[in-house]
Amino acid sequence: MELAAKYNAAEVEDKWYAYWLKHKFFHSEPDEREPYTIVIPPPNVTGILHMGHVLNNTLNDVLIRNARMHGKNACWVPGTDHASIATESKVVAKLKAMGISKDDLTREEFLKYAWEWKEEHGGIILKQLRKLGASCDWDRTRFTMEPALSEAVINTFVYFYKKGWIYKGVRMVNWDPEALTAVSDDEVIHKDTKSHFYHLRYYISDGQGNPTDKYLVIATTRPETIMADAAICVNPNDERHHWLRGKKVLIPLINREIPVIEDDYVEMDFGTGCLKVTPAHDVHDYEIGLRHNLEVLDIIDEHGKLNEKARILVGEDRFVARKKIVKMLEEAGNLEKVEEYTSPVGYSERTNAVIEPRLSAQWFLKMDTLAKMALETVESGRTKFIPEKYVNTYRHWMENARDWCISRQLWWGQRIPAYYLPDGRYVVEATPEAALEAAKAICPDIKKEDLRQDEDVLDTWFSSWLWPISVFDPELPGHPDHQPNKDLAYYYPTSDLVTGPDIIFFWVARMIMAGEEFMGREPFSNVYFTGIVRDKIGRKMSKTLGNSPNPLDLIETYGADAVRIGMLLCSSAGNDIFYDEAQIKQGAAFCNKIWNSYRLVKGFTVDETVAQTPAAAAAIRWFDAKLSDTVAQVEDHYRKFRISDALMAIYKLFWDDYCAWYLEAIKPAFGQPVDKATYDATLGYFEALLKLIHPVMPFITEELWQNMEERKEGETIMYARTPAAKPFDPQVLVNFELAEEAVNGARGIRNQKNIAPKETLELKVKGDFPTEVIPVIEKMGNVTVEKVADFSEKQGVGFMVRTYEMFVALNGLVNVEEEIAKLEKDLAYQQKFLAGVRGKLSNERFVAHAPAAVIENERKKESDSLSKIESLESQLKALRNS
RNA sequence: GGAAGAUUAGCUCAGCUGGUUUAGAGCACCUGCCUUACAAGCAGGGGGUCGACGGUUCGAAUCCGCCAUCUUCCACCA
Repeated sequence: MELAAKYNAAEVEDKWYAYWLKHKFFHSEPDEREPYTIVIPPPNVTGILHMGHVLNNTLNDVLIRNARMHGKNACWVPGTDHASIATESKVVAKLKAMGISKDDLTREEFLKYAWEWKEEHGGIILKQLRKLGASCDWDRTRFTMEPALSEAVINTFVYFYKKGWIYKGVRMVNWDPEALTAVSDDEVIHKDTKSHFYHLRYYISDGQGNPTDKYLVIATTRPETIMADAAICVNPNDERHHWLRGKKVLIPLINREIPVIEDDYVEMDFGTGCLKVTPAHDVHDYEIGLRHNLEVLDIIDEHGKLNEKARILVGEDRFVARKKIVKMLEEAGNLEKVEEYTSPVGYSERTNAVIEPRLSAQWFLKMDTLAKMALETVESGRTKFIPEKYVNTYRHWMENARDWCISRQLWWGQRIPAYYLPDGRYVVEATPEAALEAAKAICPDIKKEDLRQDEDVLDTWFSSWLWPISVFDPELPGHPDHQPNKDLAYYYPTSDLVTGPDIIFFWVARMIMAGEEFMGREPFSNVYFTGIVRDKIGRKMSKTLGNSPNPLDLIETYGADAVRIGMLLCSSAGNDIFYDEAQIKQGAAFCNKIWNSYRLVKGFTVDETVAQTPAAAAAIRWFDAKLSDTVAQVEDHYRKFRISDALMAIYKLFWDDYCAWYLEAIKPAFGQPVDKATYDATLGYFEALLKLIHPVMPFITEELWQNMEERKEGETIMYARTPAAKPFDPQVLVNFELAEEAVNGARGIRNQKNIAPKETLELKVKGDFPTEVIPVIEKMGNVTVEKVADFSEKQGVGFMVRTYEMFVALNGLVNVEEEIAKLEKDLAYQQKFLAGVRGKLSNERFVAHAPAAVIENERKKESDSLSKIESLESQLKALRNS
């Protein structure tokens, strides 16, 4: 079959992916082999592939393919996450575009739309992963809201409730007025935001509710909340404000009377030292309110608009109200001054809306015991973090974990299985039937229709924390006494988890908690944290910046293998990734290099009667050792999750060692055949290289592996065993390196003197140079090599290969002055170096303290240096006499 | 404000418990080549007082202290 001069990725990738699917090569079933398991970090069901996914899933795929080729039963479970807030807000937006408001729909109607949306857009991202070559076991695809997994979530809720770890409480929560739900502390991003510091006068009341002419000044960034003020608070140690003790002041505009109280919370040197206390709209104020038994007056509704309790500006959005009230305060003479001010403001991670602290009833899961268990898992090393530094972050969070607010005021998600009796009491059961039974125990006459289920759904992480368990056995979570099914027993704990450090608490920590609670052990052995993908100049990839390329376009242009290489090349473990398209081009170039080396090998004609050349024999001996050497390094890199280092080692083995040295050394002259032994070895090495690189470049390797010989239907490189490192003689590597350096020396001279590559040079070597690699030097350098006791020619260029002196005679081509100058420079350097070494050796304390091996090495440096100096001097002498 | 990590060639990074490193790699750069596998290529080449300053040591990119800069995480003063 004729091979094109350039590798065309687009042509082969779809073909082989279809082939892999057809033969279910990605599918895994428990058997007697050692399992290797990865669960995918489930992307949002309605998500679209971005560069972060490309990085993460490339790494996952490399690990899983590598394990497969090591003979393990590799299983990569794919799936998607229902992503409550993200998905619901997308559905709401779509309905809005259709002219439908969520408020006009019943829960059932809304969910119908949501499921339609999910069917339409859900799993696009999984299709996209196929383009990347991901070898997921698609038969095991899971969705966090599929019936079985939802059941698992409900069961765990009931389990923890009955254990007494889930409780309902009124808390100040982070309210997202756009998504209309509470979000957890972790989903709030604090950003420094420019605002204003308004200094407001509160006049002292005369006791009858009338203002006197005395006043105090408070500083606030939120003047629209003054109507909810419950007190003015000063520090008890602040003498400036002692005159206020026992006084009452009037809230501007509405003239409501509130007391002045004292609390240590107030910082004396911040603002004016007077704090307006608004328990309903600030976390700290709420706590002060609790201590001083203050009234809680909630004047902002769920949409962030002022309600009728505010008395003024009713129905206005909080930010509009702020502008308006400032004007009103100014007109009323209460505005003393306005300062520019930058303060941290919380934003919703999902909607970017400014978070409104809001009091509401929420469900919480106690974290103390779970956090303690999960900390131990990592501290004991049963789960390892790579890089290790994340253990610190993890520990800090675990030691300070606050109870987890698990309720969300949404419809898309698992509905909380709490059922309210008409009198407000409630029962928690997995099904309405069980709930009715439980309710009857409290209230015998109760009927099914009297029960009302809680309106809220559970936080998405409350389902994804079960992922490593529930994808295999959804029956188990919530029923830790159940025997794990066959799959769970075999695949759990999973081997490695690859994810971003941004979800270490959301997801990783909580999976560990669930794993310990329900399985009694860690959910994975290693967590490899990738960096964040940034653009060339270090900015995060984002839609708004438009600096994020579409991975599918890149795959189309350069091929999936090139994209995978490009991502891995720049992803040293634990660092952020600076994405640069140049790296993908490098990947494409590598594909092409592999392709062309195959064209060369494939183009050889074999003649069984031809004898093997000595150069080929030497090259084979060397490459055999080199391959083993590199395989051992690659294994080590994989063990340490140094994927980019593993890739680079193979890259250099393929390009520099195999193509640039090995193939050139064994390559017959144009039109000549190659002997059988060399051909077989060459093809064998090529296959070994394909296998080595297959986890990183699955497509081109399958294409070429299939092309190498007639393969049977159903054969694949995917299940070939990766080459194993064999013991080798390190001297073989050293000898070949000597040859390489000799060739480089000769080539250097050629380059310098502008001698055509076709002109054969005479290279003389002094000393006992290893004979076996001499044919390689002759072939690669286009030289004849002669071992001599002394150089007879005067005119020429000498150079050193380690301790061997070499000389190329060049009558008439040498500029004596130049050569002398060059040699003198080398000589000066050597003399300085020698002086340094001798300085060390003559230092008694060095000789006394340093280990023998180090001293021995210094002595070797000394003698090597001496012989180099000697050589340089004799060359100089010869040149000067010429 | 607290914590963790980083700082090595133009860029991205190796360099693990101090001495086989006279500081390396890939890319980029410069010079010469369309040499019948490959110009997405081949051959050759230049480039770093290892962030600053102290200390420990016979010996420091490597260990310690301090400073500077950067990144991330946590907390957050109305």
